[in-house]
Amino acid sequence: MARRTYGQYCGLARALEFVGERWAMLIIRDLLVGPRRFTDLQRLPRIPTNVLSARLREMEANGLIRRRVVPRPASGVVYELTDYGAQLEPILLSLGAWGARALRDPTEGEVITPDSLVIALRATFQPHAAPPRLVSFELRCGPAVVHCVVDHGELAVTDVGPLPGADAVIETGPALRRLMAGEVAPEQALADGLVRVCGDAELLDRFVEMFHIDSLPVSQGVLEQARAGAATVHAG
Amino acid sequence: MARRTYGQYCGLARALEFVGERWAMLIIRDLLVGPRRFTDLQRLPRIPTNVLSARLREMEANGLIRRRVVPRPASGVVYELTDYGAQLEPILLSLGAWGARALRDPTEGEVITPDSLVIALRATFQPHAAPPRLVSFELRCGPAVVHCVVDHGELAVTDVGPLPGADAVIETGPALRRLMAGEVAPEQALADGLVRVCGDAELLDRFVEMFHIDSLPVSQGVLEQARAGAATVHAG
DNA sequence: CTGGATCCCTCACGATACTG
DNA sequence: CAGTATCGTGAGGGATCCAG
Repeated sequence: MARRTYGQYCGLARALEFVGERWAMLIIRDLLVGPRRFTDLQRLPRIPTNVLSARLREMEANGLIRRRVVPRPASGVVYELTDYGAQLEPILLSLGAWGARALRDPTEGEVITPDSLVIALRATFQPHAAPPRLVSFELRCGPAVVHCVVDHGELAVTDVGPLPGADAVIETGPALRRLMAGEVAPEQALADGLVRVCGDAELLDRFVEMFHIDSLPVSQGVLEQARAGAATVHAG
Repeated sequence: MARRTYGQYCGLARALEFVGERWAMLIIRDLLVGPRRFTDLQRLPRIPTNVLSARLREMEANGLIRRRVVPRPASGVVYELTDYGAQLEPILLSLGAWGARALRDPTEGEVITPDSLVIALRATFQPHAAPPRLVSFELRCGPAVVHCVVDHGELAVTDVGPLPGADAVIETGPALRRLMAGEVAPEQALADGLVRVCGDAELLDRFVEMFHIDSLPVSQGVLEQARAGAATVHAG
């Protein structure tokens, strides 16, 4: 039996052998937004180049991603998902939505990347809350800027290209999570300067309806961690 | 920033900090079947006890699982999922179904555990293919034995307890995957002795309709791995 | 400048032994 | 039964270097 396997004849074990190694799913996450160069992937998550190299090779060998040489104008090499790899999208989105419920305000040094913001919007999108008419906006969360178009309950969000005639520009920071979790009302956030809107200001209300993070009951989750940590400190 | 984190303010990164460490999702998998003792979890996946110990402590601190002292008759300690942890079920099932598509016949030393078999059935269940009437059977895959009841498109599968009046007993081995993937027809499998059915033999046809693994196109996936491996050997 | 490979150090993992 | 203790190995983290 090969090293670093689980020794179980099980679909989940096999999946984890494919994407369970450290950094693998975050690489997939970025590739879900679009093809990426080695340097793109290396940029924001502080992944060592040798680990990135190893993951790309493993996932290519396993048929999840494809290495493609790009001709002329933008010469270089890009990595992109195969069909099989791309089928991880709903799973990673669900996992992201699940994890987002445990997020609190960012800790020191945590960054928001454009790719993670795109995925966060896809993961928290509530189709049933989408307005029937076409809505488009630009979302700025710190240095990350993404474009978003919702039409007929379908969401299209990318991190590149101009967005002509956007209905609004929403500019915010990490407080974005509090908005999406309903911890602060849009009007309150506007009043407190946590968010600014240029254009159709009503769009902020639509936004928090369309992109939602369920709140995690305080009886469980991370708060327990804080308590356990405090108890440990107290007991130790 | 704590060690062993990703440094990204992202729901997926947070989720991976919770369940992305080695063995964590397989522990969750077993707990999805029911509360388990330390020794139960230690049994079949060859996880070192110190690692199991560490994962249980981490996941308890993060509010995914709960440690509960069981009184009298069956004294001891069991671990069980919290509501938040249990909400991973559809995600792990999807991930398992995705990974199952890449399975081939088991390699030397790969084992099938009862818990993984229960999860495999839940993961591959096709509600639309379930018959309207109540169907129950016992599935034996090597040493793993599970009980299965399907009623009104709902699946209930466990690894324990008697199943009175089962419609059939299906006895098979790793060839189960070939059946579910449609690589071998039920009649052929019966003729080849890959599977035996006691009771309603027609139930095997219902079974392969209700529990299905999509086949992975040969143009991608694990076959590429074999080719790449061969190429590497050849080039090296 | 892209696309990596190489080196070194540390810590997480893996195996086993042992204890309340 | 429910873990803790110990110890060797190798994957991950971080910096640097190199080829096209």
